Amino acid sequence: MKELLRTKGFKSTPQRELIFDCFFSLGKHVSVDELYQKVRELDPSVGHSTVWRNLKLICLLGLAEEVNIGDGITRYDRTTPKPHGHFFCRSCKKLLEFDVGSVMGALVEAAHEFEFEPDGYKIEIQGYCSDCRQDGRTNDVATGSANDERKA
Amino acid sequence: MKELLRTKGFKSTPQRELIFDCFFSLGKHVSVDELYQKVRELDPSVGHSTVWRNLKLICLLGLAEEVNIGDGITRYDRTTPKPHGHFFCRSCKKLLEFDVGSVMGALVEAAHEFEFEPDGYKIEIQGYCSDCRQDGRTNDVATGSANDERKA
DNA sequence: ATTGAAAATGAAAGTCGTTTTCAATTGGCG
DNA sequence: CGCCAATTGAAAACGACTTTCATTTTCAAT
Ligand SMILES: [Mn+2]
Ligand SMILES: [Mn+2]
Ligand SMILES: [Zn+2]
Ligand SMILES: [Zn+2]
Repeated sequence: MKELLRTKGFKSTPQRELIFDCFFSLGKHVSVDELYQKVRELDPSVGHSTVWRNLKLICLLGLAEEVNIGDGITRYDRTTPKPHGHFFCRSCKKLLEFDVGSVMGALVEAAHEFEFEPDGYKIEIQGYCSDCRQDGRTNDVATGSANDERKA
Repeated sequence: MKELLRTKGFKSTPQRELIFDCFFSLGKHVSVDELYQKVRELDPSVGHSTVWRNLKLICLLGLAEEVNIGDGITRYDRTTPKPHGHFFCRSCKKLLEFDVGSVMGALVEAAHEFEFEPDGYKIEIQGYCSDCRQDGRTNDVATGSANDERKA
């Protein structure tokens, strides 16, 4: 890791090493605050902005990418050899991954038709997972007022 | 439109009618502020929160859905009969639409395997459009410091 | 047409994740 | 070592989104 940083012209610091380690030891789809908490378990002196900046650096190095599921919280997903898709459950907010090998061909072709040079894919399926469906947690048609956003 | 609102239990107001009209007269992928500006051209007394609330209502009625391309600005896209995908150019921020009929089968199947009940699809391909590629606007590997985010 | 309850509006304030600022510290090279 | 740019951390700034609340308006029932 030190090597990768140095070859790219970045310095190695204790905080940086710790943040990188924690990021890769945590699961997928980590938010700044989740990583911040984890880091502070091991070194409470590390600042929030340092975690944020190094998460950005991890992305810059191509080791992770931002994931936006629309809840206002940016999460960071370790880059995988092959692109993968996400199931996002509207009820329990779970984020499951699935293989997208079967659709990549068509997507690459679509990009080619538009003379678009793709370098990233975001494939997300929203809905309800089996757990939540069994508990009867599916949304219903609108009936209230426009002010009633509290059901989201 | 008045009818649709009433059958769903919402009241019809001049502001609401105006906002709905403006939304559908504007192009796709409209942000709150873009719509707000358009509305204020015709009635400068309409408030920001009213535009926001009615945009939410439009979504609630199933006439549009939120689009999040990761720049922190929520945009609203008119619901189309068939789902469509987006090409997002990292350089000029253009958002182009493309047909996803050729991938829906595989996605539905993937969802089925996970016992996931899909009710929305988000398919986005990031990269560079032909215009920007001709102008040599493609990103390069990281070389600066972690603080240098100003290139984004 | 009148009326009253519920919904909608608009200005302002609040929320909250993200990003910047800046002074102090530190890493890495000579 | 000694320098200088990179990095750090606390705090403030930012900005889109959301809520609050007093006032106004709609609309269904008189
Ligand atoms: Mn993932
Ligand atoms: Mn669209
Ligand atoms: Zn669920
Ligand atoms: Zn472009």
